[in-house]
Amino acid sequence: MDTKKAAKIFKALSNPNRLELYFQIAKMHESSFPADSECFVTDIISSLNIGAPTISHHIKELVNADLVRTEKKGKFLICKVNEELIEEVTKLLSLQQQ
Amino acid sequence: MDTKKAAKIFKALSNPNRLELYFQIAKMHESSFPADSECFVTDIISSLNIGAPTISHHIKELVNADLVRTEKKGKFLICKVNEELIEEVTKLLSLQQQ
DNA sequence: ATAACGATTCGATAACTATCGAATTAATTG
DNA sequence: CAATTAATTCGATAGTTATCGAATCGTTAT
Repeated sequence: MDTKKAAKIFKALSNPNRLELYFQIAKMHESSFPADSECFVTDIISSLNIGAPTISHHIKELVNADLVRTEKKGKFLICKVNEELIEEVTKLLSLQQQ
Repeated sequence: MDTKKAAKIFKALSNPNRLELYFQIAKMHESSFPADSECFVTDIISSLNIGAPTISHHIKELVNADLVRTEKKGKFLICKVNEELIEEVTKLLSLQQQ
């Protein structure tokens, strides 16, 4: 991964609300029951103290950085984290070299 | 580490030039010879395509996020990465939960 | 002492961003 | 079909930031 792409990923995680959003998506994604493992945005909105338009904006940023993948299910939106990418980033950071 | 602090760290790494700067500090820091392990800012300036004032600004940001520690040596500035902090961050990311 | 050099500070500017409310779209339910 | 609900889009705004050139400060070398 080149520096520019890495910087883009960090930028996507650089806002407290967006990072919290990412963590919640990651947490739901790891639920033990498959039926519960789908992360709907609605559930997140109520727990964060920001409006729906802002959530929508943040999700777009996470998707744009490829940290999150989304899928439409009826009128709901399902979010999943891209685990491979976060693994790449952590490797980059722990090696501390390009 | 709480979400707010983590976001601050990611913000510090979110600019391509600043991230590159951080990587160079990390790289020099890992040099095998102790005599060579001191990272002077001057060396970095020439390799990055930005002016000295901007470098100074970026270093301040890295220090402010506690990612980098500095030390004055005569008219030079020595930079070292805070390895413990980056370890904390990578753990946070790989666990994917607060 | 004076020149040169590394680094910082300052002021300005252009670009970007987080957030909001209002309006809109699309899907579901009654 | 009408009403409700989830999500998005739009326009606006206030705040932040990356970068620059010029000026300045401190240290070293001549």
